[in-house]
Amino acid sequence: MDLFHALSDEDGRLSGLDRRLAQLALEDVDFVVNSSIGELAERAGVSPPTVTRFCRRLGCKGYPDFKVQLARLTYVGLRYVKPEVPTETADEVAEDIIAKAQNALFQLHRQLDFAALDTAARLLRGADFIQAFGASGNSAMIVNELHNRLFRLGCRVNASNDHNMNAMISAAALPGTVVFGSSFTGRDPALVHCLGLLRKRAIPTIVVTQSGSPVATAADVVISVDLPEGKNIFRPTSTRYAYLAVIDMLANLVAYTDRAKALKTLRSIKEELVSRRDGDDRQLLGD
Amino acid sequence: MDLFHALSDEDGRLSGLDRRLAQLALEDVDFVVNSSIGELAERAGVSPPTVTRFCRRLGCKGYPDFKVQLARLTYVGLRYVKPEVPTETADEVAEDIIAKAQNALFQLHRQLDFAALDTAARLLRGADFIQAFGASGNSAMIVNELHNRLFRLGCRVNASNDHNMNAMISAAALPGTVVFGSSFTGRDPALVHCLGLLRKRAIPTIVVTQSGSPVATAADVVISVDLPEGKNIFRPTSTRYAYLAVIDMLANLVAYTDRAKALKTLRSIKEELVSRRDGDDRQLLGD
DNA sequence: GAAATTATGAAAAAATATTTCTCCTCCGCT
DNA sequence: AGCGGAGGAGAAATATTTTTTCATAATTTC
Repeated sequence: MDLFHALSDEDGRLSGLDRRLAQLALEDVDFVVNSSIGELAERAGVSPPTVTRFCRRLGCKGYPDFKVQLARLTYVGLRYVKPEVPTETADEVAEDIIAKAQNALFQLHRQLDFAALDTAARLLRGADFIQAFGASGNSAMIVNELHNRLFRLGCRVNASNDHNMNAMISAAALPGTVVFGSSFTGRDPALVHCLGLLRKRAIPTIVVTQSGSPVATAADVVISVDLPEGKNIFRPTSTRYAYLAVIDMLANLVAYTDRAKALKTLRSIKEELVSRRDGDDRQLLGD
Repeated sequence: MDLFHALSDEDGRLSGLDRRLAQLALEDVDFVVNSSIGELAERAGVSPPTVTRFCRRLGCKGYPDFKVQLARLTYVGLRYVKPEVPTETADEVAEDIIAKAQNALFQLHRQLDFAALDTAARLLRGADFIQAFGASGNSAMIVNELHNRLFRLGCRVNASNDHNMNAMISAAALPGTVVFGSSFTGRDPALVHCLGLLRKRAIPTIVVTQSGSPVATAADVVISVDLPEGKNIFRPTSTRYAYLAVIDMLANLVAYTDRAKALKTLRSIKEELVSRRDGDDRQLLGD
């Protein structure tokens, strides 16, 4: 997975011919993956040994290993390198949306702070009451999902997407409350205001947002998600997939911290649903 | 992806040693991908030429090509073969959720009916009023997202997740209305009932659901999504990512069918948001 | 501006993969 | 049962690919 990082050479450690090779690899994975070292060397205008050394510097065992690692990346990792393909037909749009969504997930995985995730999950499980604050549009979906996921695990949780309401809730929050906030931009002044109120009153806060943003600064636990936004304004933002994944991770981890409790609640829900349905108990919990 | 099909040997075309090799490849991709032909041959107890022949029969150019193709599969395609890896720590959970989500998207892409998608988008764009019917939990998120996506494009749309309400709306629907429904299981009797009402009254209906299900049968346009459910009840269903992607595709296509209209509405929203924010107009439309 | 370090390629060596050829086994047929 | 053919499998030979070695050139460092 680090091969991608090494290839994109963000810290400029590659020099001369290596950079040329890296660029070629990113531009035309298919060619590289299907070529022998000689063919690649020729196309890049270097000698085979240079290619081998390049692979080693990137952390691979040799050229075949490099090919294999590159092939692994291709499926998702490299798609976003191609800037923006204009789409038109249904299959192009589908391809585009799937690729962007998978990329968002891929990128999220690369930048995730597992420790923060863990801390957040523990905080949530330990809370007497969880308040989830969203805003218009995207974050609303996220906090509603958090609600939907956590109530099933036996958590006391409320989701709210109204700024005034959020401020009142913040002012009224009792000890034992944990507040969760979501802001895609990290620049939601109303949420920052709430977080300020809560900090004064020592109510722990968790946010999913852009790192370094005002929202991030104002919160106790930050799960940062920094994704590039595409240029196609007609395509809904793929960042939502990453945020949704964060919610799933938190829900999953919260469930794990007290499996017995989670299981008990889930089972109650299931009984309720199955008794009202056709008895097929392999179905999802909540259509 | 056809390599995967060939390897899983659903039609039993592989024989003897080939089957052994296929099984080994599926079981331990990492080993295969990192071994020379000799090492693999030894571990499988066959000779190198047998391995080469095996690769050829699978449609690869040779052993190195086989390795590369197998590596390509690993990232997404093969993960779901491993039944359920038990997860525990934050990084395991993260990995698991990302993998399952990417898989859901991958699978969706493979089974998508682009024509249905296209028909649905045209219907939505042509509608005077769109009613989006969900249910508890998962579908609620989906139809709320549809609302959130479509109102931005200038569509008249209402999302409703209450069964009684949905029935009333169905009974009251005027010509020009288009109804969109989402059901993960396809066995939501209340939704089926609504679709029946609507069919009688010649109101067009679009659903996203399991193919062949009662909901699918009762609707005019079916975008079918058939995904296997994992066994880990503590992990929120990854099918949501696929449904969300369907919404994004529909929204994107609806926008494309009348770009001017979409652009105009999006621009109005943006002006409203930017004027109330810090003036950074590169931000998302709706935090 | 000289010494040391690093980068590069040609050629040789090693590793790896494929082809060829032969043997063996399993079938179907007499 | 025995014969003949098809197909599968491996040993050895061959071909290909990759890596190492070594000599040279470029670059950096002091």
